This record gives sequence, C-alpha cells and structure tokens, in this order.
Amino acid sequence: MTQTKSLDAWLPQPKKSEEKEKYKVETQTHHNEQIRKEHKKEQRPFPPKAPGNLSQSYFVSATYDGRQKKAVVKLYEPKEGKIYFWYDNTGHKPYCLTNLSQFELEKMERVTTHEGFDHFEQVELFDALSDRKVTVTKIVANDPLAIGGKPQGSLREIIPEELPKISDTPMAAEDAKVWEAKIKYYQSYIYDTRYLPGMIFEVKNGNLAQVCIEDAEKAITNLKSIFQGATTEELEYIEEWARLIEYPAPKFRRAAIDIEVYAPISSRVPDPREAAYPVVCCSLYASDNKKRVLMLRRQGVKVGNKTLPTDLELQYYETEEDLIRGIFEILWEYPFVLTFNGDDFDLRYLVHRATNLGIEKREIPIEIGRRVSLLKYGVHIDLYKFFFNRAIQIYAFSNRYRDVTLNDVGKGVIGLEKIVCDKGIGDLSYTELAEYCFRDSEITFKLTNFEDELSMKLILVLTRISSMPMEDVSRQGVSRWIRNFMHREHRHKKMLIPNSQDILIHKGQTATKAVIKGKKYQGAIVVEPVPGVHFNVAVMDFPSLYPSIIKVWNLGYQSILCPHAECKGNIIPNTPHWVCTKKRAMESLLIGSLRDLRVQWYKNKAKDKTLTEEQRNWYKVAQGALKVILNASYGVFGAESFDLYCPPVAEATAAIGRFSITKILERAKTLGIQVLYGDTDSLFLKNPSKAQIEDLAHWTEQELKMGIDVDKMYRYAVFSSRKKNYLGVLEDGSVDVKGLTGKKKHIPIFIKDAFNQMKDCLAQVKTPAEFEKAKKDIANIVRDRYTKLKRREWEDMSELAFSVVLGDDLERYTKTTPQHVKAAKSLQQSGIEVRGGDLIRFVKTTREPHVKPVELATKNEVDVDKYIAYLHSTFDQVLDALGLSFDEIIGLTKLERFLA
DNA sequence: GCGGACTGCTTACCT
DNA sequence: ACAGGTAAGCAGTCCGCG
Repeated sequence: MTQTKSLDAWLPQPKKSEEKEKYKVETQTHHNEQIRKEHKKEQRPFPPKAPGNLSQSYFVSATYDGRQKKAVVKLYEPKEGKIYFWYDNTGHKPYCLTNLSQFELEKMERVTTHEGFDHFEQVELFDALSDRKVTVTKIVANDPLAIGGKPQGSLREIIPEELPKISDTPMAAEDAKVWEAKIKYYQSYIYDTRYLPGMIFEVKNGNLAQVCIEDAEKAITNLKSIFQGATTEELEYIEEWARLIEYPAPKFRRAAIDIEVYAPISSRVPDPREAAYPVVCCSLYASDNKKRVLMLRRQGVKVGNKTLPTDLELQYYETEEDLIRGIFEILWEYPFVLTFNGDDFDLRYLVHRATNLGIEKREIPIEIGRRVSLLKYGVHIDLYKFFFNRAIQIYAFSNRYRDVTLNDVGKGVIGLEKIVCDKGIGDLSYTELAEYCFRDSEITFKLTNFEDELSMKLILVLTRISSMPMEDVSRQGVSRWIRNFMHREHRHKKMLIPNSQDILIHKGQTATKAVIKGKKYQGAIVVEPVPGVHFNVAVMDFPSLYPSIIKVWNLGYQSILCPHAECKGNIIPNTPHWVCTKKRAMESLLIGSLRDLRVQWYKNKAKDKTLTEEQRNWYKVAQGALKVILNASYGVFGAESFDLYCPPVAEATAAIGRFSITKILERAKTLGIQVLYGDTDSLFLKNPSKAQIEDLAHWTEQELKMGIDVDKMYRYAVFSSRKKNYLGVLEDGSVDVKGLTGKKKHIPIFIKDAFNQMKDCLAQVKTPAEFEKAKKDIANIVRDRYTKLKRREWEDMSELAFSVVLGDDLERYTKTTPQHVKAAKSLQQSGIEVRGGDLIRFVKTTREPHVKPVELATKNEVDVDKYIAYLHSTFDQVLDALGLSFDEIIGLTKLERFLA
C-alpha cells in the first residue's frame, strides 16, 4: 500500500540551491523567459478600485483595509465579470459600548492614550433585558484591533482592568460592562450602513447606493396581498424578507481549481504548512468554458495513453515556480474561485510553497487565516465547508450524500465520481494525472452548476438573509446566520445587543426534566404506535410547528420572564415561565414573518406549474434556504454557542409543542378518530372522514391559533411497536421508510438489497387481499438471503461490509472500543492512515476480535451466523407487523428453534 | 471462571 | 457547535453461583 520513490530521481530540490541550478540548466527554455515577461506586462492594478460611477453590481463581500483604515466592499459586476473594490466614504469607525461614563473613562489613561482610541460619544439605546432606555458611552476607535481581537491590550480588556484604579467611581469593578466589542468590524459596518450583502448596488459619484428593481418590487406588492391576517408590523417584515428573495441573482463567473502535490509516501497527504513537496499539477474548470490542466514537466514521466477531452487544454511548465505563477494568474483573474477543501489544503499549500520558492508576498493572491484561506481579489468558496454544514446536508440536499468527500458528494448530488486511481501521484503518466486532477475540478465546478447554479444561488440567498459576506456564509453554521440577522435587527431598532452572560443571569433557568440524561430540558412527545398494517392513513402536521409557536406565543429573550408584574399570569403551559403581553419580541417577529412567508408563499411557488422552470428553480432555492433557517430557529436558543442563548425560550417552545399535540390528541379522541402514531408535530390518523379532518383543522386554528393540515395520505402504513420506525406506501406507490434498520446507511449491501426488494413488493400492494402474494414473495426474499449466507454465496466481500463513520480520532476512544474502532486500529497497523470522520468498512468474523477491515478479510473467516442474526433483526421490524416470523420462513420448526 | 442483568458508549436515525 | 427523543448493538461491570 505504501509506495516510496526517491525524490531527486526527477525533481528539483527547492531547498538545496545547488541542485536547483543543475535542474534549471537542463530544463530552462526560452519559452519560460517569455512567460515571465508577459507576467510583468500584464500585471493588473491592485486593488481594483471602483470607478466614480459603476453600473449594477452585487455586494458579495466586505472586509477591512488596514492600510487605508477603511471598510472595503467587494462589488461583483456581472457584465464584465469583474470585482471592484469600493472604499467606505461615510467615515464609519469601529466602536464598542460601555456603561462607564465619559467622565470616568477620561480618567483612564490607558484608554485615552491608546493608539487606536479616537473619541467618546454618548448614546441612548433600548435595553431589551431590563425593558428600558439606557445611556451608554460609545468608545470610537481608529482601528478594529483597538476594540478587540488582539491577544492583549484591547480596550475591551483594559476597561475592566482600569476601573478599580480610578477614584470616585460609584461602580464596582465587576459591574463595569462592555458591549458589542466582539462583533467583527465589517459586520458592524454592514449593520450600521444598512447595506445589504448579496443585493444589487451601483456607485454614483463615488457613493454606494442600492438599486431598485421594478419587476421585483411589483412581485413584492403582489405577494403582500396574500397575507390578510398579518399586522402592519408583520407585513413590513414579510416585505423585507421577500425583497431579499425576489431580487434577481447574477450569473457567477467562476472557476473551480484543484492541485496535486507529489508525496513520497502515497498514503500520506502532504502537510500544507510545511509544503515540503512540489506542486505538480493544477486543473481548472470554469464557467466561461475554460478547461485547463497546468502540468509540471518532470524527468522520467511518460505522456501515457489516456485520451483527454478535446476541449481540455494541457499546458506544460518547465519549473514549479512558473507553474505556481500560472495558478496565481487564475486566482487574480476570477471573481469566484471554488475549491473542495481549499481552505486547509490547496490554497494554504500554494501560499507556503510559493514562499518556500521565494515568491514575494505581494505576488501571492491568497491571504491565509487560522482556519480559512481567502483571496485578495475575488471570493473563495470552499465547497467542502459548505457541504459539510449539517443543515445544508440534510435540508438543502436531503441527505443525498453522507461522507463529505468529493467523491461521495459528487456521486450523491450530481452523479459524477472521482477517477479511480490506486497509484501514487508520482507514478502517474502526464495524461493519467491530468485526467485524474481535471475530474476533481470538474466535480467541484458542477456541484455549483446543476439546476441553474442552485448552490451559488443558495449561498447568495443566505448571504442576503444573514447579512454576511459570501465567504463567511458559505463556511459558517446556521446559528451564525441567525445570530447575524438578529444583530442587524438590534442595530436597526437602536437596541443594545446584550452580552450572553447577562441573558443567562436574568433568564437562564430551566424547569423541566429531560428524558435523556444530560440534556437541559424536556423535548417533544412521541406517541406510542399501534402495531400492524393500517389502510388509509392520513398524516396531519403543523407546518413549521416551532417557528409558529415562537410567533404565536411571542417568544424571545426579552419577552420570556419579562420584568412586568402584569405579565406574570401569562403562563406557558406545563412550565413556571410567563411571557410578555405588552411588547412584541424581536425574535418572534423575525422568525414568525419568515415562517409565514415560506409556508404561505414560497412553498406553493416552488411547485407552481404555471411558472417557468427557471422561476420554479429559484423558488425552490428560496424555499430551501428558509427551511434550513426555520428548522434551526428554535434549537439555537438552547445552544450555548448561540449569542442570544436563552434556555427558557427553547424550553417554552418545546413545552408548547407538547401542549399543542396533546390537545389535538384529545380532540381526535372526542371525534372518535383512531390515532395510530405521532411524533412532535404530526398525527397519523386511521381512515378519517373528510369532515373529521376538517373539524380537527378548524378546531386547532380556533383553539391553538395555528394551522394544521394533511401532509400526505398513505394507502397503507406498517407499524411495529417501535417509535420512529415505520413504513408507509403513498397513493402513487412510492414508499416512505423511516428509521428502519434496512434504511440505515451502515448496514451491508447484502442485507440492504433484500430489504429494498421487500420494499418493492410492498409498493405493489393496493388492497388487503393483495397482501397474501406480497407475503409469499417477501418470505422468498428472506429465505433466499438466508440460504445464500449459509452457503457463503456472495459475490464480493464488500457486500458484507458494515460501514461506520469513525466519529473521532482513534486515540480519543478511551472508554470503550467499538467494533469499527477495532477495525480502524487494524487498518492503521497495516499502514493506512485513519482519522476522525473517515468511513470504516469492516466485516464480522468468527475469530477474535470478531472484526476485520474488508480489505483484509477472506470468505471463510466470515461469521455467517452473525449476519443471519442481523438479517433477522432487520426484517423483524416489518415481519411481525405482517404476521410473519423469520424463523418459520427459514424453516425452523418450533422444536428446532427451542434447541437452537 | 462464567453467564446474565445491568449501565454506558457509540452511531444513526426522527421531528 | 441548532435542539431533544428513540433504537440498536456492543463493551464493560457487577453479582451470584455451593
């Protein structure tokens, strides 16, 4: 598995100048000199300042320019496909807030003489925690680093340190507070200027102004008429959200790149921080149809005989330095650059490698941070980070991939896989390497190109909703998106953004007991299922239950346990908490309006057949983005990492959820409807009449002020006695499988195949009578698998592999050693590197330790009985509901079973 | 010394 | 770093058993 090859057989040694010279003499050509001269000539002006007048451009990013001490906006002009930098001309400066008076602060020399300090201002803001206006001092600085962000010596640390040293202060040191000092400067800039990232702007006489798009405005006016029951205030919010979604998206001029690095040991990925080995190849796949491979010419490498696509331009470079300069040209050129793991590998490697080769810093188009690698010119989107995002994975791409590798995401999302290659980079011919590397950038590009650039549009919509630069929104999680639009709202309403610990002090306590050990509060209800086969099952649910609750019950950190005595009677059911009756909470408005917009507008639009496909696709994007955010909007309040963390808000939401579903359960009983099952926000009803459904919906609307409707109808559904486990066949014959082992992604294909065959059988059944044939077919399927196992008749060992994700690095498993960890350890011993996040594929064997990685296992050591037991338990979940028994199917008599 | 009852750990799933 | 609830399988521990 491990291959080694002597480096200097064919490579320049960059660290040893002597050998480098030797190499140069052999390979330097006239051609290279020419390239170098052209580089000089073509050097583009940097930064690319926006002209005094610039036509419609998209606000794609914002940063801070340390040299000019100004915020910079990156504008994407789609006609030319260029980025322009617009430098702030409003004079906006970094600041933070404190409850110390100007008088007290002036006595602090370390503040007033701080090199970044500018001046003090007095401002009045609304403090939602105490429900009153407060006067605070704004400490304005010349440099964001003066406020915070340095390891030490920032104003946010100095102030509490200095307070005890000044005399005549009525305040105790621990009461000194600083607010809003941890907000990134460019975010602060975005909120205060009210510029909306992702929206369309123009520069007029040097000023940046948002552009009004007539068509979009018309659509918004139209859409508002739907929301009859909304208050004026709610309508305003709905309009704001709709504007962010209705405005058009540009075509994104972009290039996907991928580099290959020579590694002496092919199983080990080279360390990007050392960049000890040469970059040998880079591929590019761009939206302007450029398809290129930049290849380093090396001694002893054959051209090979792979046929490359005719429109692929393969270009050789004589030295690595030239190759890297060639790659840099691309990075200076494209407004959007896509990579898969470019943050931690490709771009980071290039920076260090270029530095090792003596390329000057200003020539390098990349800025590396601790966790990210950004471009000086354009916007770098690392699709690994984007697809890694759990919310994106589940809600936007409905779990179509699970291993966040280029191969798995490519396969799941666009059906394109990596080129299979079992050799090291150093052993490939030029054409083999080119083909391999090119495919990677092809997948990367196409991940953003299917369905009308869906991924790019999704990032754009999220950029708008969250008011974040595209780089940030594509890398950070949903809680950051939510935090940011809530911060934006605070600034717009002149509200003080509270410190997390102050929310916790005032409203930190929870009162319910979780079912699961170690959790903070009680969650949702799951109704005990009625085992068996049931025909005509209606599934009713609340669309976006938790966001509805947050809206209807006015939940938010300011409204829960509010300071008004009059509100204390307004109790949340099954909790001691009360909620404000006087003022609408900001979260309730923001989340409520977003929910209404999705449920009442975008959900239908995404399916509207009267629209063009292009329009529908756009609404699909919008609908999906809203779904991702709404689904997380309750959970964030229970997440410590969230800036507005407020456990009782999360607890109250879940409690009202339990209350609501319990109420409907009671009503269904009154109406004489049999409830077969229910989970959190859904109810499965056995053969209800139209009138019964209408009554239930109407009653819920009246009593709970929330909508409930029929989500789907099952021709029939199969329940075992297990919660979160069922199978339902829809009218059109498609099958929903929930939670059953046969669906889980870790089980061997050999078993999963049988399960899927059973699924197909069940899909055919239309009436109770047809069950008999299906039962026979299913028995045959099970019997067939059983005999095949007994006779060891499988095609390939990989069919028997369990594939389990290694959740953590190996050494972190100290408490127990699960089977996949045992397999991983044995992989490591055979020289294959294993890390947290890797998928471990193993088979069960008869001898200790009863597991083996598939690669190392042979047919005869397979523990067949274990597999039969697994087959048994997998099918039992469905069989007992059908009145079948696994043992009887495989022909064991009762006596045999007893003896076994 | 061994096996069953139990708890805890880990993963994958549901809403 | 969105939450809690459920299922399943295995690892490890405790305890009884002449």
